[in-house]
Amino acid sequence: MATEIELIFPDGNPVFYPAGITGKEIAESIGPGLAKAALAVEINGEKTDLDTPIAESGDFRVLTFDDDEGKRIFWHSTSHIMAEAVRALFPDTKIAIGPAIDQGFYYDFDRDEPFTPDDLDAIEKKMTELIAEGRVFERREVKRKEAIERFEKEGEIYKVELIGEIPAGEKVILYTSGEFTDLCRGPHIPDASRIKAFKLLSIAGAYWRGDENEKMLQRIYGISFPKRSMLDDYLEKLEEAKARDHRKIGKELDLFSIHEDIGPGLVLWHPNGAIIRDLIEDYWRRRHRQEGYLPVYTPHVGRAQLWETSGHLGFYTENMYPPMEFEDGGIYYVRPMNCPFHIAIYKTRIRSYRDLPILYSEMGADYRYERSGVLHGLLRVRGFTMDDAHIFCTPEQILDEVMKVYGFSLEILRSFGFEDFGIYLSTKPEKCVGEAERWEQATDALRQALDKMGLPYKVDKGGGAFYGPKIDIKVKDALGREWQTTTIQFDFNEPERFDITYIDEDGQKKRPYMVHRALLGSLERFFACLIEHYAGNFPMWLAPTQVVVVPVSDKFSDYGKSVHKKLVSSGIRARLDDRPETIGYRIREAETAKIPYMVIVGEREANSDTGSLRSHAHGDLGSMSIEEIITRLTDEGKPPA
RNA sequence: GCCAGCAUAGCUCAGUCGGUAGAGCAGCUCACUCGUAAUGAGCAGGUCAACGGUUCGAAUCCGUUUGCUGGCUCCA
Repeated sequence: MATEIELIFPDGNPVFYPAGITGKEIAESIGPGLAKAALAVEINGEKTDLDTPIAESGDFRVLTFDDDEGKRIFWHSTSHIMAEAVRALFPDTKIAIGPAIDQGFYYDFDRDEPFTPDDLDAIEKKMTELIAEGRVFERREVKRKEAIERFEKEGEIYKVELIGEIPAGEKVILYTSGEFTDLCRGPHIPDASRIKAFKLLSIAGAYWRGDENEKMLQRIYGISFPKRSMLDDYLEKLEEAKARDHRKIGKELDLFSIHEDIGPGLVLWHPNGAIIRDLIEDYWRRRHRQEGYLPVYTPHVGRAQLWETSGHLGFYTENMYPPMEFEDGGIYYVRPMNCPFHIAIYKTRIRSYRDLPILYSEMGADYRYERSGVLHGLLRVRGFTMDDAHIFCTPEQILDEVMKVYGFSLEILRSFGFEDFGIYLSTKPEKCVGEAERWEQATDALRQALDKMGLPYKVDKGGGAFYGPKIDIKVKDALGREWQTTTIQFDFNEPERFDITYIDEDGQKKRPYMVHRALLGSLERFFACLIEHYAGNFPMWLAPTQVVVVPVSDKFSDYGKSVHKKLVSSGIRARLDDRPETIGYRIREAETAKIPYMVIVGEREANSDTGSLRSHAHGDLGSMSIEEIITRLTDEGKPPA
C-alpha cells in the first residue's frame, strides 16, 4: 500500500498527503476557514465523511454548504435529527425514508395519529435540545443479518424492507447519532452543532415508495442552515415568492377567475388576461406560419368510435369527461387531445413523400378530467388550450424536423423572457408499442437535437410515453416548482391504429413518423408561468394597458382626451383616467395596476403640446412631445421578431 | 383519488369562554380641482361555503358534502 497519496484539488493542483489522512485534517491544512465550513469530502466522485481515512489518490474536494452536494448532506443530517426528535416524542412512530431535496429535507413517518402543527413546534423544540446536547454522526458497517435483526427488533418494517433491496455486493451502513440509528449511505456532517437554524415547514401525506397502492405515510418537510441569517433570508424569499403567485396577481390585476359554480379547473379569462392571450396567440400564429405550419380548426367532440380507434378509451378514459349520449344511440366524448382530428385531415387524401413534412397546428381546446387533488390555479386545470401541432414526416426527415422544432421551442420560450429551463429526454419504457428500430431512430434524433443546441439536459431513462420517446422542457414557478411547457413527443401508436401512410419514391406505402408537440404547453399554464416570471410586470408588448393618460385636474381633461386619442390611433393600448380623484390617487392606482407608463398632463403640457412621461420601472422621466412619446412606446411595444 | 390544513362583505382580514357580525380597502353619494404611490365626510354592503346534528341559544362544538391550499400519485 502506498504511503503517500496524490490529491488533485479543484484548481487542478496536485498535493501530496500521507495515506490515511482524513478530510478534516486536509481541510485544516488548507485553512481554518475551510476547516470550519467543511461538511464532507469528495474523492474521485465518491462522497465520504470528514473523519474517514483517505487511502487513494485522485480528484479531491472539500464540500461545504456552498456546494449543492454539501447542502444535501447538511439537510440530510438535519432529517436524522428530526427523526430522532420524532421518535423521542412519539415512540410508536415507525420511520421510512428521510432524504434531502432541492430545498431542504423531509422524513416519512408511519404513525396512527396525524401530526398537528402543534406537534411540529414540539418537534422543533426537541430538535433544538438534541442539537444543544451535542450530536455526532457515527458510521458503522454491519453485516446484513445484524442490521435486519436490529430493525426487526425495533419494529422498523420499512428499514427491513429497504435492507432487503440493497444489492448483494453492497455494504450495509448504519449511522448513529445520539439515541437514533438509521440505515443510511451517508455521508453526514461531522457534528449537529453546525445546524444553527432550521424550521419545519409543512406536513403532507406521501405514499410509501410513491405508490398509491401502498400505505400513506406522514411526511414532514423542513429546511436548515449553518447561519441564522440564511434561514431568515430563505423565509423572506418564500414570502416574496408568494407575492408573485399567479393566483394572487391574477386577482389583483383582474386577469382571470375560476368559479366553484362553473366547475373546478375551468378558467374565465377576463379582458386584461384575454388581451395578453390574444397578443401571445397573434405572435404564435405569425411565427408558426413563418415556420411552415399549416393552421387547422377541428371540433371539440367526437364519436366514441374515434376514441376507440385512437386508443384513448383504452388507456386514457380515467382522464376523460364521461360520454354524452344521444337518443339515437350516438355516443360522443369531449376531446382530451387534438391528435385524432389532425390525423383525420391527413387521411383525407393519399399523401406522397413529396408532400412531407406536413405540419398541422391548432390552438386546440381540450378537456381532461383531472383528479380533484391535482388542480392548481392555472397551472393544472380541467379545460385548457394546447398550442398543439402534429408533424408527419418520413424517416429521412425526422432528424431535421426534430432539430427545427426544438430550436423553435427555445426561441419562443426565450422571447417571453424565459432562460432557466429544465430539459428532459425521456427514453423507451419497458411496456411500449412500436418497433425497436423506430424507437432507436427517434430517440437518436431527439438526442442529436439536444446535443446540437448545447443546453444541459437530463435523461429520464424509461420515462417515455408507451407510444414514443419525448423531449420535455419545464420552467419554474415562483416557488421553484417545475411545470412542463414544451413537449415534443413521438407517437408510434396512433399512426398504426389509424393506419396512416404515404407513398414513397419506390411506389410503396410506408408509415410516416408522427410527432406531437406543444411549445407553450397550454395557454393557461403558460400564462401562469408568465405572470409569475414577470411578477405581473408585463413587458410593453404584452401589457393589457400600456399607458394611462392622467390629467392633473378636470381643467386639463380635454387636453388629456386629445392626447389619449392620439395614442390610441397610433395603435397604443392607452386609457384615460380623468376621474375627479386626486392626482396622487390616480397615479398610485396605475402603479399598483403595474401599468408600464403614465402620461401626466397639466397646464405646462397643455400649453406646449407635450406630456410628462412616468415609467412604472423608473418613475418620472420628464416632459416630451407627444410624438416622441408615441415613437418611444411604439418601439418598446413591438412584439418579438 | 389519498393525507393534512383552511373557508366570515367584491378584496385583505378581526371576531375572546357558544349569547345573534366588525375594520381597512374597493363601490355609491356629496364636497374638494389637485403636479408624479392613498383628500375628506356620508351611505350601502353578510343565509359567517352548503347541509345535518348537539344546545335555551352555533360564525364558534360535532358530522357530511363542496371548494381551495400544501404535499403524494398523475400530468399540458
